[in-house]
Amino acid sequence: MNYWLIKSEPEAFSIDDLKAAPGKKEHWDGIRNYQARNFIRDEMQKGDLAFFYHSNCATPGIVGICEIVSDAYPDHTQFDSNSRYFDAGSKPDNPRWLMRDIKYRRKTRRLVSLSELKEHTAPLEGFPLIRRGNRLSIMPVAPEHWEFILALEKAES
DNA sequence: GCCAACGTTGGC
DNA sequence: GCCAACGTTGGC
Repeated sequence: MNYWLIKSEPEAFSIDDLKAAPGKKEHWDGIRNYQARNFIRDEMQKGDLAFFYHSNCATPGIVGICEIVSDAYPDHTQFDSNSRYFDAGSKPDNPRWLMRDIKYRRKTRRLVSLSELKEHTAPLEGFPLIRRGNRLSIMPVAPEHWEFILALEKAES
């Protein structure tokens, strides 16, 4: 059982989109970064929980929690020449990019913003999200960091 | 295999 | 919209 944080641009796919999806479930496609791919392929497990993070928006931060509900399988958009995620170098018999399905669990009681998380550098030491220049779209969350952020959510902002 | 150029991410 | 940080590409 591992914890994760996954980023999504709300204009492309928000926590509300996930909640509104059939079965509150959606495949999480478009990952085109090898480090992120390796997390998906090697370290994620069905049943893992993830913070759903809104990036590239007015107030970036954690907005919800979802569950990983599938094994890794090929991301079909890599073979679709009309997709912005098309990868001509990836072959169907050896797909380069993988994805998993995620399921809505709940929204957090409030937006736990990046700026708020950055106020807690000591308890969140080592958390990649608050490291300078971090661009990973998926990252592991240490159990103690997961618990700390849940406690932060319950506290008043 | 080095590294400059380029493209992308994502906070601000 | 700007730009710092970082990953990838491709010439050599």
